Amino acid sequence: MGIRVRFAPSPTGDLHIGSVRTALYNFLHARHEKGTFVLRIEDTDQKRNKEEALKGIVDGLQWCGLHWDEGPIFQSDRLDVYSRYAKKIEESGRAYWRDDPGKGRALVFRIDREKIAWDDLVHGPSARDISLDPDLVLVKSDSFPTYNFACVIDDHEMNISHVLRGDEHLANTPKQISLYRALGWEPPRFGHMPLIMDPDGEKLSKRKIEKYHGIGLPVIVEECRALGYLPEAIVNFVALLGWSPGGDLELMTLDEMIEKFTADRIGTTPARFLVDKLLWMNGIYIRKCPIDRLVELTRPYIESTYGPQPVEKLREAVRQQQERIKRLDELPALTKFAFAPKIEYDAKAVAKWLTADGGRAILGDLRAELSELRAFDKAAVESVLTRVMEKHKTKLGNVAQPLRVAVTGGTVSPPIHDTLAILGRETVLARIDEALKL
RNA sequence: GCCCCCAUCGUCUAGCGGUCUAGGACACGGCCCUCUCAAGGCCGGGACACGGGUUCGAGUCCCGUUGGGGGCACCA
Repeated sequence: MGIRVRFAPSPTGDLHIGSVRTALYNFLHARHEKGTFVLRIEDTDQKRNKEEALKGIVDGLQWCGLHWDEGPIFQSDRLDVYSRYAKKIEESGRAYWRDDPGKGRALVFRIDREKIAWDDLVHGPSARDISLDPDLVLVKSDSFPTYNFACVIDDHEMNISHVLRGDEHLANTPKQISLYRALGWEPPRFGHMPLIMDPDGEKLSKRKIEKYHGIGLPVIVEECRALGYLPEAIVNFVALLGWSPGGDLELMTLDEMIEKFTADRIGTTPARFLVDKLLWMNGIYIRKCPIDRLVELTRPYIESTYGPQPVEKLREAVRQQQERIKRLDELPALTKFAFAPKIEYDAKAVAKWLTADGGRAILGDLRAELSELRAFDKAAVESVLTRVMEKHKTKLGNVAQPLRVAVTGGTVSPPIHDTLAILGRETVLARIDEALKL
């Protein structure tokens, strides 16, 4: 029988990068072992649950390609199960009711007063003495189970064999093991992985989202998507934050990660999440992306800025920019010359390439030759550039740049023949005329 | 305060006692390519926190110090 693992988020907020990694490692572990990946929603905090959060989690996981085999199972649907076990533990004498003047009556578990040991999948042999720890609340005064209670019941009932979770749970584990013992159950194997840190070296925090935003650090999956990161880049990058297949291998598909993943290769050192390498990796995946898919992915960015576009033109624009962008949201700015009806001329560019050093003369010659071209294609355009270049006894750059400035307004664009091709003869000539008047 | 975790280039990491004058990637600098910007190629600077052990031999094992992080809820 295969192993069973779970990802068990609480629907209290957005799916962030740390959760993605937890989900990913559990997913990889399940797939590597040909086991089952369960999605369980830990919605036992009535006050903090948020309606939209669930959708964000579900959509985010699917966008990342982390598909689950069972679930989502909601703990709020299983309250009768928890109360049955609560009664059982109470009857066994291991739990007692405690009154709190403010909060009300809660069922409390007498933890083992001893040192609890377990073999951690990441840290190896581990132990912690909980004899001085406070007892564990199982049932809150609103009659909902606590995390530590519901988690143990569910992991057992769902036959979860391996639990990979963050180091923040390290203190819970011995108490949970104590609960397993009281119920006469075999605990699953636990593995605790180090937290993901922000650039300041602190745990990623919802409270610092504004700050992260300022430095271009996407911590929410939805934000990653909006900024134009590809899921394969996010997943690949996040996988490497705390795990390595060994050796020099870094760029991996999900399938390759599944093949290579073992929990004992999860590191013990907290990793900082800096955006540089993610950006680079996203560029890699953008360049790898088949053009048809890339067109569909980028269409919203362009059309929300410039309105509906013919697919051929869209495709050509994307083709031209594919190796130049690191994020899809860079596209509108880079393709402005192609899609905006009106361009603005950059004063510095005009001064350098048009006003000075006979740029106008060159541009005039180009205009004359281009207007007489029968076929406005790459070969024809290049022959024009060459002729003008030779006539003026200069370098190609001194011909291409004035032309580039004239038709795009600036000094940066795809290769000049591509730039002209996407604009078409009419626009090119009109813009040259406009530039000649500057 | 108490408990716990962690410690290799700026960052992500490889390294599981000798093959380490410590490898790769990102970032950075230089060069090449070149009509601009990218992409790509080549080269370069850059790390085993510190102190004790153990051992013939330590980045690798043990202890301590320092530093960083996490946890101490009727949150998960």
